[in-house]
Amino acid sequence: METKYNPKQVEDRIYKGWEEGGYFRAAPNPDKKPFTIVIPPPNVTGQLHMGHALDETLQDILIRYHRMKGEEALWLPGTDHAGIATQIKVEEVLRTEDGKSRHDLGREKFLERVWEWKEKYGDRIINQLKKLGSSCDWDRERFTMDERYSKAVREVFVSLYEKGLIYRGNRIINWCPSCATALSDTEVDYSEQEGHFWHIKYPAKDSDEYVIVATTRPETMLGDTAVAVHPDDERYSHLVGKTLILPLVNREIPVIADEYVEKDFGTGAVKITPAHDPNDFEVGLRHNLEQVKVMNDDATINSFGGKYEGMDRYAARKQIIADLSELGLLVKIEEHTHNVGQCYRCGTTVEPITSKQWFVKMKPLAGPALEVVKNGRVKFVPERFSKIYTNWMENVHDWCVSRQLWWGHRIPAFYCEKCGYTAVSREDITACPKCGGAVRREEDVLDTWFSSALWPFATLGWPDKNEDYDYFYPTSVLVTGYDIIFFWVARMVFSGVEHTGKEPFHTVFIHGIVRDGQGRKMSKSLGNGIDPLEIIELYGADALRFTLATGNSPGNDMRFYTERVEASRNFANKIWNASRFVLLNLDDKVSGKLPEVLELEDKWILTKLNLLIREVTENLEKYELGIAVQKLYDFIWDEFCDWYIELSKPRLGKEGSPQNILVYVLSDILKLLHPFMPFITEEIYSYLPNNSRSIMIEKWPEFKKELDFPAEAGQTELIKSAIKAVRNLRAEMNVPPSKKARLVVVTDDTDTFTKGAPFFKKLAWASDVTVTVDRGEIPENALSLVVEGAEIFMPHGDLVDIEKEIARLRGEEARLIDEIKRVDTKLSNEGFVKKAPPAVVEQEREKGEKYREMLEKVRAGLKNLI
RNA sequence: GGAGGUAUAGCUCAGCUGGUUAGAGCGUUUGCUUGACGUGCAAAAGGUCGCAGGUUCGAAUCCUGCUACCUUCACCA
Repeated sequence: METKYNPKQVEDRIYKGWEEGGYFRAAPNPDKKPFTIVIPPPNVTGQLHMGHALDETLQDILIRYHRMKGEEALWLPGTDHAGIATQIKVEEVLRTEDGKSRHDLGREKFLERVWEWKEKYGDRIINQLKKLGSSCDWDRERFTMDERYSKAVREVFVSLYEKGLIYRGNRIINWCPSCATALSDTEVDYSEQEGHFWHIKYPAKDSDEYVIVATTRPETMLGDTAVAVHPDDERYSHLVGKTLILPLVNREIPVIADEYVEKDFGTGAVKITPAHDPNDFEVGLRHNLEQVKVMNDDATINSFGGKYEGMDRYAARKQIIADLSELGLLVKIEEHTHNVGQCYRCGTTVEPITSKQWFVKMKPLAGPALEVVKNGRVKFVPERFSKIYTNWMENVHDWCVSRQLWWGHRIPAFYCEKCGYTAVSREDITACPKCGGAVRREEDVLDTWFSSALWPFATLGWPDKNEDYDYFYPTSVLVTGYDIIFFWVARMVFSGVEHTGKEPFHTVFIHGIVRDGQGRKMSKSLGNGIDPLEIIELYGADALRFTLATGNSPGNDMRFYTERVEASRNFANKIWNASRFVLLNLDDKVSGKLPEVLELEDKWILTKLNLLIREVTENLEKYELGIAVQKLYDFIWDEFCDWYIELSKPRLGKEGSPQNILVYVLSDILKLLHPFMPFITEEIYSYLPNNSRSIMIEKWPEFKKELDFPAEAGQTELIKSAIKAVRNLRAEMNVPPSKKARLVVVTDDTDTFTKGAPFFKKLAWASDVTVTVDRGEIPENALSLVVEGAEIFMPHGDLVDIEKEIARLRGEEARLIDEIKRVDTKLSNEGFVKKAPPAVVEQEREKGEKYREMLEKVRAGLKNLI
């Protein structure tokens, strides 16, 4: 073994070994409990980013832990076809490479290109997941456009249609002019923008009167079909029912009264454009207003816009303002900040417009989906996210699921050209079932999220009855970020409940997002993204995983910076070297089994290990992975390396060598650490004697009662703190390590300190240690040290500064006096003594006693010097 | 406007169901070739736990209010 751990020489080889060993595979096994996670499928053409790295790391930790616990652990991987994202990407390539648009190619040819693209790049993200060490069952890799998966999508669509939960209607939707498709409400991001509030005069017909309306989108006035005022607004009541002349267009529009209008906002009069605003749309329905759509799909003005036809929406806006101004109808312009919706894929400002689309009726689906969370069949970790979920689900609107794209699941609706009947069918049809006429298939495809909502069961073979589905579904845990709760989690829940009658998972483990060192979101436009693959290249996958797991508390964002990865890398190196030490000190008698006779320090480390096993396990069960990994770090570095290895040194190579204990403890440590750092633990484990198995299929360590030695552990702690005190004394007195010194330990507990004597030599630079009860043996001219249970004297030559020693002891004295005061205040508080648990009171008393004793000794020491 | 989060050492963050002398990593200072590790060892400095109340024998921890920052949903045209 080299002195430095080199992940590059290890990781790929080990991963290959796991794959060849078939350790990732899961299969229904009635003797075992299933544990299932379905991966949140990354975009098939995507690239691994830090968000994935975190998500996959957390999943792999859980999967590896449960696998070692003896459960049948299935981590089902796959990718998402990601409709808009992928289509945009391929269109871009088409444009730059061939200078063509998708329309130049036509639907079929274009889809061929997308599939080619998918074949070419689909593996990329999968291989990147492997780099992380992900223990997915690759034999079960799924893709949302697989034939089998598509069958599930179609089944769901048809069945919802048959139940009346899917309908086609002309309603207001969010339209992205750039992607040229409808979007659902969740696919629109709102951001505050500086805009204007234009006040425009609408003259009344046959009168000098007029109404001033205020708008942020003047171009939509071309489609106005009314002006609305509040019914109680006296300023306008005489105008209600009158007719206005819509400027520029010269259309006659009525003044209507509707409660939707707020009297105190703007001018109290609202122009109503039913075809271009969701609220106006509703008003229009209530008042039977005409819908005049004035825009084309690319957000240019259409023929209803008169002279503005062909202009882009913003050009039209400018021109309209200019024209109104010229006509003297522009009353005033106010600065106004308002929320503007943008397409979550391309950032283009979306345009609300009426359009004929397919919708999922949400109310009937939301009820049961709320119920499974309310009754705890689906639990969120942390709990608070169930509120966010519930709130969304309670206010959910119908879901627009049709997209004007080519890449995706084509909607299985067929329109009869003859009788107009719409057939929605599981099988493709060529003739109208009603009249036999020719049918034309719907051009639109489904929202990507419509298909990914089926992921937990469609990947397991649903709707076909089969063993996998029966065994692994419902899945156990879903691991994902909070940013995707509405998009995906909520939709999986109602889909699962509706189609399988079961919740798709029992637990939703939510994590935050990974931010850059300054706390900013990582983004392409900022260029502040950190490439996980680069980190792996530089520091190793284990270091990356460890960094992501450390300090990760559920639901909270984390900052990523390379200093932390370096710390993780150093930790890996530490383990590597501790293992080297253990391995270099083995002889041929090593068995890895614990010996009959255990020394004090052996019992101490075994007790600590027991505790560690319990804590790591408990925290993993609670999804507190950050705490679990922190405990491991502390134990390995502080307890095992800095203390136990040091304590073991004097006995090595002799009779009673602790080699088997070292191997035993190391072996358990590696197992506990394996879910977090799979590569290095596997590599080291392979060097340990007497095991030929992969660590990933070893049994998870368990708390062993017979290895719990609280008394001995306490004794060792006493020795440890005495050693620390001596080191501290020496450092303060500037005694260099090269200068060994004799120690006299005066104590009633000679047993403990006699056992500790060799360690003082080794770890506190003692030349010789005398342990005695006899105060007569206290040497002249000695520095004195008071620790719990003992006084330690260190004879000094002339080198030590007496003044300094007096000052040090005075400091000690003051500290102890403070402590005693604190304890006394507590104990003299009647309420405390009466009401606090007796154990706590007793503890406080003991503390007081201990401090008093120590104080006495410190004072005696002082007296000696003065 | 609704809902939620965060505020602890110079920086980044732990601190679970109230009782430790409030912790870690990084950074800083000092010393060290101590039988694996300088990606290391030893020692240390550094905190009125955002502010103000309250509950309690006891609050960084629970409750209320305030302030600051951040999410998110809904939007007033």
